[in-house]
Amino acid sequence: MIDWDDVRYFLAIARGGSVRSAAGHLGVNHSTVLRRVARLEERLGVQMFEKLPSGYRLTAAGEEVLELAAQMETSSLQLETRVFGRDQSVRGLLRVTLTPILASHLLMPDLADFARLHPEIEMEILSSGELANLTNREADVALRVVYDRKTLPLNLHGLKGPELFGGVYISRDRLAAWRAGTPDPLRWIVISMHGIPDWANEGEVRITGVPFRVTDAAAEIAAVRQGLGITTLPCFVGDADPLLVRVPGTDLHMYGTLWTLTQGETRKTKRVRLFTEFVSRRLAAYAPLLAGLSRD
Amino acid sequence: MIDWDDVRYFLAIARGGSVRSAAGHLGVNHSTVLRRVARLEERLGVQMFEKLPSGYRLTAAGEEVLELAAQMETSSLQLETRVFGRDQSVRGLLRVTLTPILASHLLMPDLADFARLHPEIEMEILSSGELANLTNREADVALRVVYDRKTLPLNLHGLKGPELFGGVYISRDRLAAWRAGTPDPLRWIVISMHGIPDWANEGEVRITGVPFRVTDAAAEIAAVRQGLGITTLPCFVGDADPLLVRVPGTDLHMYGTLWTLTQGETRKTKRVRLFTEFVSRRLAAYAPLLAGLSRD
DNA sequence: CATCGGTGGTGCGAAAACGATCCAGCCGGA
DNA sequence: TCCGGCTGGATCGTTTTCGCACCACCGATG
Repeated sequence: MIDWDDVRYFLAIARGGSVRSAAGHLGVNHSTVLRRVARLEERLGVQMFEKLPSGYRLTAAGEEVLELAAQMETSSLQLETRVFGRDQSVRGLLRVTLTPILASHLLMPDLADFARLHPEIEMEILSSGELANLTNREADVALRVVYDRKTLPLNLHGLKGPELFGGVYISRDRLAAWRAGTPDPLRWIVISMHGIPDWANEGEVRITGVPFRVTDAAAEIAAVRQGLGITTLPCFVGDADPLLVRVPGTDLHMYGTLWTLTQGETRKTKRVRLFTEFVSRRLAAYAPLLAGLSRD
Repeated sequence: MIDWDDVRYFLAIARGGSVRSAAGHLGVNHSTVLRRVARLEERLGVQMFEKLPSGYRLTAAGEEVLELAAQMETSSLQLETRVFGRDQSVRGLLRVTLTPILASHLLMPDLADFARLHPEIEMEILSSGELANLTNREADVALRVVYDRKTLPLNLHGLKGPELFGGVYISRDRLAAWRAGTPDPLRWIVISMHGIPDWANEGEVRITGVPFRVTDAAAEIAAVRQGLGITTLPCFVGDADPLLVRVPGTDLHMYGTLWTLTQGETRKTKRVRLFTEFVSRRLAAYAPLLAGLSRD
């Protein structure tokens, strides 16, 4: 009989493409992965990977195995999810995923309040760039900005929150300098993968330089605060920053709607219900700020 | 993340009803099973068994887990089966299951011939009472006597063999003694769970004693050879035994049909094809013997 | 052409899992 | 009532597994 856990290692390699990346995802040493997949191949009597210098690539046999290994994973995840859904104790782990900008500029105080309110709940905030997969139970609750309601996965339960607006911002000092006629080039600051939104216009100011590209929102904010130029930001970020002002003559535009997403079985959990109720109350209170009405 | 192999241990306990029986099926020490299921319960945070003095009984949570654990097993078995089906080398393991009586009274010489013909095939003969489950890959080929074709599992591939007849037998000495008028009681020898078939009659002799019950076919044959009474036997058993004769005045009756059963993916294997072709040739040659025509 | 980041592979000492064994409790039959 | 067979549980020495530190190799890059 094969060791079922070896199949888990096999899956990690098949997805990661290399033994070392699989080891990273699994949180073990790469030699362990090496040994276990070798053992699995020996027991099955089939070579499932081509061992190339560039990594492990699935063979035809490996492809067939992959399909059923994924089935095993599905069952295993459902098993965990179902057990977790039975857990009605308040104490335990609660994993929340949200975009880095929501965490750092808006909700961290609220997350802290919640943690203080429920000291027995162990919280884990996943605010990395990649969106965690709720179905795979990488997180229990997701706070996401959704542009089109149709893009929401059907298997998730969504609780609609306030709408989120954005505007065009510039550093207060730089706006004054512009009005004074400083010749320094004024640039669009854009996140490489996003570009300039259709709805953005330059308003009172005029672009005089080439775009300034950054890779993440934190750098974007730092750049606009330095007076490098103008950029689009969610209102709750721009309005809250005393160094920034909206560029006169520009409009607000809807970014999307904030949704609190949970997954079937885990939604029944007391921890999850406590959190979603708490966070939706807080979000409702933030509605004017999120809509960009706080400075009207 | 849970250890997937622990789920396999969980399944074994859930089915065996106790840690020790699970350890027996898994081929490990019972303390290992104890530790691994404890670890699984700890990681899931749920008690899946009631620890009774009489054994482990599933809790409600355990019942829910069982369902998905069985799904994992199905995927795992399919995985093994699919990989095994790709294996076209002659050398390797071949597991055959048949009833003890077929093995010991008819086919063992043929199995030995096949093993001599293919020394590179490692053979395993499962002739225990319980019928091995082909779908679970406990065996690769099953030789079974089927009374009603409709009882064949649909997912198995069947190769129809000769028909099998049975008759009523008595020890040669005892028949002579009966004719001489010995007053010793003459009994029906029956296997407890079977009883006396509808079609059996006593023919020339007359029952004078209470039934003699045995639990298996080997004991039944030993009893009738000792002259305890009469019994129904497959013709290939009774006719081949020089100590036994058919009771005059009794008829033959069809027991059922011999089928060679294989399972989807494993059927493609060279080993399995070699064996099924070999054994069906041998069975065809046995057809008169099996039909009880060898003494006509 | 040296370097750096990536790959798989290999020995060795530490850590974890395992098997053997013993124990206590329960239960049914002699 | 005692005994044997069953149950789970705890302990202890041994075996297996794991993580670490290396190595060789490859390709891109400065």
